[in-house]
Amino acid sequence: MYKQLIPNLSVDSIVFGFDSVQLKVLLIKQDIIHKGITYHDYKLPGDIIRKDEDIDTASKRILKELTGLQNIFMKQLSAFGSLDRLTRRPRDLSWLISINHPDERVITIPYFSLINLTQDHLALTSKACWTNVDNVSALSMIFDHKEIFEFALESLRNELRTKPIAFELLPPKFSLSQLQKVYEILFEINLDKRNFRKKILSLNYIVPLKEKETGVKHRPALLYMFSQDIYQKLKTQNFDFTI
Amino acid sequence: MYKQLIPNLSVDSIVFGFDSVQLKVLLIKQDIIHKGITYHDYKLPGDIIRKDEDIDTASKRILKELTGLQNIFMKQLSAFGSLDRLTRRPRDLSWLISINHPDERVITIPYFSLINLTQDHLALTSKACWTNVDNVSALSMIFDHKEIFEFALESLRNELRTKPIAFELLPPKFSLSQLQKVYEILFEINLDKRNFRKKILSLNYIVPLKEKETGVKHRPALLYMFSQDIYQKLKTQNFDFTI
DNA sequence: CCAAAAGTGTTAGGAGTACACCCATGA
DNA sequence: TCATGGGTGTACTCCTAACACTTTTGG
Repeated sequence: MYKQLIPNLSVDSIVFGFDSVQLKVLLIKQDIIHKGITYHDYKLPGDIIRKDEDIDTASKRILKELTGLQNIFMKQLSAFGSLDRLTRRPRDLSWLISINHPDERVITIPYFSLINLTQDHLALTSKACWTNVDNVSALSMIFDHKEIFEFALESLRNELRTKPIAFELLPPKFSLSQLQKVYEILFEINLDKRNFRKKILSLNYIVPLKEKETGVKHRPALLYMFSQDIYQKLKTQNFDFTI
Repeated sequence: MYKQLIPNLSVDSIVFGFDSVQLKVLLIKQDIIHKGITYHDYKLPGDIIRKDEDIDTASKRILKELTGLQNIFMKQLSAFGSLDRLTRRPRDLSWLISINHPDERVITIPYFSLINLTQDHLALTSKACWTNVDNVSALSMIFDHKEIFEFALESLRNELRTKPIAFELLPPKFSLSQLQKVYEILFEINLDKRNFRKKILSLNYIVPLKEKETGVKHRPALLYMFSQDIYQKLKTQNFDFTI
């Protein structure tokens, strides 16, 4: 079984989904039986890496197997490799034995992904569920997966603060109010609508379309798109440090 | 020989050193004989990870073995794991065979480190050399090590722009002019002395000492230190996004 | 006293912030 | 016609950027 795998190396995905109201994360339910007691634990979707796939490919494969999603935003985070990460809790060890996991330590490489949840292409397996990120702290997770989740959430916020990726949480065509909501919800702040629009429009790489929202019972918003093209051209190092 | 190692996993170090004039990087000379011709190649210091050490420990061990340095700034970058990374050049393959490297692919985890080069604690091995980062592009490096180096340099600049780490390239007590030079040299810009000092002093976590430079033939500068303590206390999320 | 780098204030322009009302649509 | 969120402008404040001379030290 493990002949074509690298037994010491896995990838884990932290898939963040945004539904205009909450930030959610994709978790897998994992019941663990230990000393006769059943524990309802959660884990991140992940898998051991195959010998014949590179690590980005492995991460894409797992995400596709789980959600059917392809070609979505994905960023590698730094690896988690402490010696005892699989065996800190006795019940995790029981579970590893029950699935015949080889007695090897595993270093994992986490990837975070961003998707919009109001789109309809989510064919989840029965054990996968979307969980509000605010509720994760109350769950019990195997191994160091809660630590990895928290690191990923912090990394997501860092990226959001400095890179144009907020729209990866939105449909390809989005309104400025939707975009504002991403920042408001992820940073738990309120932003002034007029100032926000001024700032975004001054960037020039978020471009208005000739299209409006449909099916809303109020004045429909103009839709915008992110232009990678214009962004790359404008990224002329306006040096600025904020340490 | 490989019994206690994880054959598919290595760490590589990108050690940046600053001498007040240039940014340098620590490279290892590696001659490779291929089809009767000797090539003078370079590589990054690195090693396969042992089964009984976690990845941060591995990186620290290698750095200590090479430079005698301990307790210096170190940050993990994201892994490099394409399938063909060791075998893109025929001569790299020849070299792997000559050192009896097992026929396994290797995923590497890079770490970058920062040190000050005017200090004297550098007991380098004979094959290690400090190279001006501007000269690296002209060198030939094994595997994907040039790519890793460039990624590390870009990451260093990103970190410098957003985190208080510039003084990791300086002695513990430094003058504001030295600090300014770090930014000027790493970003290839000129900064206004008065504005720079105003900005740095307004941060409050770079604190003046009661000590001055010695042994200079001009007016001696007041020395400063970075206070991790004050920094942590002040880091009260002043939200600000610059995408 | 000369050379070299340290240290210091002010002003003008631009960016960020605070703030309130009319508009377009569906029900 | 009502409810809902979309869309807009201005004034004030604060931060940033530009700019030149005096001070301290060693030789």
